[in-house]
Amino acid sequence: MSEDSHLSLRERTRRAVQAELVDVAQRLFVEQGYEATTVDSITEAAGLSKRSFFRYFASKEDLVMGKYDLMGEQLQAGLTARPADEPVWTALRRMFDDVIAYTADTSNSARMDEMERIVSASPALNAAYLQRLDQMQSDLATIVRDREEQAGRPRAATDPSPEAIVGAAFACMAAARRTAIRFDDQSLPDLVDRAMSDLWTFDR
Amino acid sequence: MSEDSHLSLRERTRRAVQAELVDVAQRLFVEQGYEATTVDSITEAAGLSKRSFFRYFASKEDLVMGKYDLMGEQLQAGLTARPADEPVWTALRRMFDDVIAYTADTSNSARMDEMERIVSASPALNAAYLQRLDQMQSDLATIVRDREEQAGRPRAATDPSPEAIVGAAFACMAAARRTAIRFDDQSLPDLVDRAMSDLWTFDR
DNA sequence: CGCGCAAGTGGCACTTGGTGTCAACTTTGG
DNA sequence: CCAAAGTTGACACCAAGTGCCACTTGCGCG
Repeated sequence: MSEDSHLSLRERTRRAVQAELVDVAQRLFVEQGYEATTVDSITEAAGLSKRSFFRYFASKEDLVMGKYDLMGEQLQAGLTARPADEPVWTALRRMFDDVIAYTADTSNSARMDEMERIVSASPALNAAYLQRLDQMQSDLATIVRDREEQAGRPRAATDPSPEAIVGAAFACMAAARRTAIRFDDQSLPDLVDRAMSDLWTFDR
Repeated sequence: MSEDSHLSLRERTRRAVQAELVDVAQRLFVEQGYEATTVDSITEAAGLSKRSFFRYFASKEDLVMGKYDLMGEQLQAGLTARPADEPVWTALRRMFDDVIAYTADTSNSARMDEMERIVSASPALNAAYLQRLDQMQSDLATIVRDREEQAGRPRAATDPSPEAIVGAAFACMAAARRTAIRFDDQSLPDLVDRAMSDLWTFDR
């Protein structure tokens, strides 16, 4: 996958340890749940001190949330890559393609599903997840603002619309994701399409 | 305001203590910030033991979030009260009227603003707040589903649209709120109107 | 090659949020 | 007035983090 042979030994071992910590922790979380798994038990299973654990992850939560930070960057890149003259709603829909494809990839999907179940089972993790989503939306809203200006429709700083449309897109995505989890015969891309197009059919 | 003379002495003193704890804590939070204020310092200032504090609030977070739970119930009541034949988007907009009016009330607004600043200054509180919002949306989505069925437009259980439209409305509200905080010459109701009507003017 | 520095590590004490327990006390209902 | 039920403080305890310090290890440099 990603080439890291050019990194120093220090950096490589650091990443390896980090990855293994995630691995070990995830296994324990699945076995006994997130809250019930202490940092001590993780460090014991991984063979390093608690003190060092907190040098790899700012918090126990952070160990789980790391992946979602990457997703945020991926979304930003995805939206920025869309052509400037594309309608905003379409661009937002296409922005989700990469992350949907990633979760559909059979090599990641099992692990991802596991993590997702862990997150939704723990209120603390869920809250942290929502916080990341909120941050992503805020970042994406400024990109939308730029796009609108580029397209000759400048938005005043006091215009809440860019944040609103991004939030609406995320609401569709979230609704689709929840439905995909509850009914596993439904395909996520179809549900996203459905949510994002049906939104405009509601009476006003 | 609310009559509580019919409650037992126990219940009345309980509420009084609870209210004073919120009061004392809020003062300390403003002075030194949320994280920097320990539960010990709150209990010391209020004159009761730490153990008792946790009999009044499940957590330090809970002390702050209590108000928002009430807001959730208010929103549910507000939406349920809207006529069944009213367009969904309009009903969602009107649902917000009560809570907007409450925050605009000069007797509450100062304290509310203070709390809001405390919440947005603390990542932990912010995450907890987002979690409540998420829960509210989930509850409201089922109400929307019922409304749609009542109006002769039954939605399949696999249709993500009700959650999506509620999420979109909340996104508008959130965008408006953020804008109202950043530019205090803008009125919240106007911003909500703007966000909720401009949403449909985006290209697709 | 080897030297010195920066980075990484473990151990330990400490703080803070939160829980379990229990004995003493207060409210309430009969 | 009395017994049951609820409330309280004190104390011990647990888990997540942090600060500190001595020690080791990878890395650049002469």
